[in-house]
Amino acid sequence: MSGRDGGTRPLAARNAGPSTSADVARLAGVSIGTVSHVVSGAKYVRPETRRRVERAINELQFEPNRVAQSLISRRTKTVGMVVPDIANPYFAELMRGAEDCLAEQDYAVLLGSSDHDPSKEHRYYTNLAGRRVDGLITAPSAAVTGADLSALRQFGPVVLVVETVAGWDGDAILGDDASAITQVVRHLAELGHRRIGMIGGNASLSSARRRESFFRASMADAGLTPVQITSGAYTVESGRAQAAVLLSRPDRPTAICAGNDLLALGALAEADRRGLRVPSELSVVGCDDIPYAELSRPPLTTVALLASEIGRRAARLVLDRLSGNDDGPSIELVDAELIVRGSTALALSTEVSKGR
Amino acid sequence: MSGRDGGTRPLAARNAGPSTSADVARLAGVSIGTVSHVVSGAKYVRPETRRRVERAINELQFEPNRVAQSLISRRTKTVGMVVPDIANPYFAELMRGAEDCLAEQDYAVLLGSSDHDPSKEHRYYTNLAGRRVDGLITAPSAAVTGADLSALRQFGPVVLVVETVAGWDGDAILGDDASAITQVVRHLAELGHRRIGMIGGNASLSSARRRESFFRASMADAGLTPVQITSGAYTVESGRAQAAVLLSRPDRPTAICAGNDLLALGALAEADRRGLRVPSELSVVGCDDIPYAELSRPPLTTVALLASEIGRRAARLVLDRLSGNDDGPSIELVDAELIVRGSTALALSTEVSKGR
DNA sequence: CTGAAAGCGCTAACAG
DNA sequence: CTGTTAGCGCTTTCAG
Repeated sequence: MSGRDGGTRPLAARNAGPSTSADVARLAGVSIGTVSHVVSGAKYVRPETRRRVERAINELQFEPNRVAQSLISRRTKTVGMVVPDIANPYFAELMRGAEDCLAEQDYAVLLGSSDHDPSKEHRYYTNLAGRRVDGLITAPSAAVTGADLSALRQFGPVVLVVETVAGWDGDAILGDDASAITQVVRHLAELGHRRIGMIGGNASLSSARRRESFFRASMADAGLTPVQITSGAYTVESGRAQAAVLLSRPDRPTAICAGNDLLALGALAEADRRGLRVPSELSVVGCDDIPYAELSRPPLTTVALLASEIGRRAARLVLDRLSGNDDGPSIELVDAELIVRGSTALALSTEVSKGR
Repeated sequence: MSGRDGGTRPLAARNAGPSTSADVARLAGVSIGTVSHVVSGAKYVRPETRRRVERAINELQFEPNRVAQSLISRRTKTVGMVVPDIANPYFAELMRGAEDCLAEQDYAVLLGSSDHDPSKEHRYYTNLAGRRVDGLITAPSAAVTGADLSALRQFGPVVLVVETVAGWDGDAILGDDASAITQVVRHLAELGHRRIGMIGGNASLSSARRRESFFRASMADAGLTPVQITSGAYTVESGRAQAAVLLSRPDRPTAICAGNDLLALGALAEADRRGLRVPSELSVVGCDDIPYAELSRPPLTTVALLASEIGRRAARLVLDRLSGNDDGPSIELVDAELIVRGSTALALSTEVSKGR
């Protein structure tokens, strides 16, 4: 590979990969230190010398080796991100938000998908530590402890996103699950729904646990008793399966509150399969507002917990820590906003529904 | 930031970030060379010495600095990936496929979203070159030339995915657009459609141009004349807009062939807005088979051009080049497979349609 | 203004 | 078996 140089490189350096500042110095007839000066844009370099060096740089296609620079500066200008699955639209959006913010400051992002596999997750963490990323943004799975994560802090700031773990006393940017679920339940209650069920994510995830407990709480506040609460994975398929159990009950719920949009999309599909009309016969509401939520038929009513915003804020926080601001741990909640679309509607009165 | 060490580190090194092999050597009472030996698992180290070193390593939470290792080995075990948008489900899947394959070999991936912005794209390329990624996988936008990309090859293998550019004579893994579009047109023709239109992506993208020209060709083969061919961006919104122009024609098409699934999803939405029933009054078919294609109502008929497979193959190819295999440029096409779902159906006979 | 020299943290020969 | 000694490519004082 490489070494396609057309003879411009000094003989001794032929076929030795990208050119170095020594190559440039030699070609320009200056010292290596001077090359460094012009590259870093120092002021005190005689214009003519600078010109010579610049010409050599172009000729050799010289691109300063950032790994060497990093070794000296002890900063890689890189942040690691590990999430359950980068192909999950929620996390893809989150990474995008972070990337945009990071790229502006010349930071690059190293990604990793953990698949909720503890050993994989751990491997990524230590790998990233070895690579000396300047910071880490992660949506940890339950199998990781606060202590594990804290150990990583010696390498740089770490901020959790979306999920927390027991014992973590550092930074985190989370969705405001309490507000989200409360709004959902209120919306459903206002539409007259009384028989409401919930389908959720795996209880090993903090967000799933939070959403479930806030569901219980706001149902109680509304004087309602959940028909049934099930849980599984945060996937369409699981949503389908969980919806199937709720919809098979004799006292079938008139509304389903899903732990996230993927689950809700699955519920929509299951309702369709059973010939149940949404929203006239069944209301379903999701959580997160992924881009595909508005594309479903009917468009999904959901509550936005903007992933890109979480990513952006996490990135900003890391950058902030990196520039020395260390005003204690910060837990930020990203606002939840109910988005009423077409998958929710007035409930048929309880009597009527019962009679059918 | 860092330095939360509890006094275990040698005095001189306090608050100096992660520990080094020198720290370990000092604590274990051996030389730095020996530390290196035990870390790299060399055989000839006296068991007792090894034990002492290992203890020190644990005590200091020592994690070998890979940037230093990279400086020596001239390999970063990192590959860069730049795609238009990592939040686009197609590219998210593609990256996931590549990541899985790369992670297995201890390679990490550095991502970048170009947004089809040439300057942003270029910035990523030179940035990645500076970081000395071992290889590059990219879906280039039109503004990049084969020469630009070739210049990068001095830094390591580069393989294009999904898109090509003029003048590129290296490796590429592309979807088999010819087969894909041909299958789509045949499918539509077999269903009796005669008035078929196409909505496509931006003509600056090679895939969009290819898909359009294969569309023209296979229509001709079927003895058909396209009603109209429009183009825009590969987005849902553009799909909506383009479908609007096709559906406003007096000789409204009975079927729309979309350049990708996002476009098709937009067409579905537009049809819905106009009260046009799919598939009875309009058939729509996409391309790519993103995960959400089967979630639309009706589920989208499309032709799979598996993104994860493209990513995986691209990764494998990079790895292959990296291990020295250099058997000329390889252009691989990933198979296209028609997936008939619910958005296509028999066309009403031309006469009938005309009469309505 | 420009050159020389000392490392950053680690590996890779070589000596002992 | 283990210690010593050069560097990898670049930045950074510190002299000329």
